[in-house]
Amino acid sequence: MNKLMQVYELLFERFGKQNWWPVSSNNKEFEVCVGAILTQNTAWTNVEKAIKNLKENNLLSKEAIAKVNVKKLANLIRSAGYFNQKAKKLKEFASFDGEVTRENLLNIWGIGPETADSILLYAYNRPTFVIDAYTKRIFSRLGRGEKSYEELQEMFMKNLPENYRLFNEYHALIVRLAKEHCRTKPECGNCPLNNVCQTGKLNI
DNA sequence: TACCAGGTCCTCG
DNA sequence: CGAGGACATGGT
Repeated sequence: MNKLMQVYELLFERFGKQNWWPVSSNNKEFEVCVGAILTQNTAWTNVEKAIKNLKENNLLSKEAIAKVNVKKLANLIRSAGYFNQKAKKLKEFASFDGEVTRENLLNIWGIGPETADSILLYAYNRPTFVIDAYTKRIFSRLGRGEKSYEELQEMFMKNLPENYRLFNEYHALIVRLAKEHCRTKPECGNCPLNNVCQTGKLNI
């Protein structure tokens, strides 16, 4: 088994299934996209309140967001932070009509690599590995130094089977590890990766 | 109180 | 390119 799969197994053994994306509705695709935009550099708990507001105002659909006044939208998503920017981002996304590809998503104002990959993976079940600040932090500690988004993504995708369920679960487990152990100030006691971190065993 | 949270855009060298 | 600043609320 390769090293990245070893890490996955260790995380899964400890934390189990994470059940991302944490939304449920008959409009899952669009709701996941909204969540992916709203959670940019923001705690998910703040995003949940914004999504609740949107739902209560019947604004959790592409058509409704494309139509609504941007100031009203901004006010409803206030809790998610950067609300003026994010209101504009939501409207830009809602007025996009093209084919859902990574390249097309990246051409939408407000959608960068992580949001594009999150949408592809979590809304459309495309096998794209999502890299975030947590992934960068954890794997720079496991290995040696920072890697770029593209470098890290390539490392995962060349060394893992192309399986959206695996990518989905792996990214969620990375977030879990970052919150509970591999924090800004690391708490290494009892970390599930203790035996492979800083021992040279992984050498990622 | 200060720092952090599932980033992206814009500007400047 | 890459670094640096702006964007903003809510929890600890």
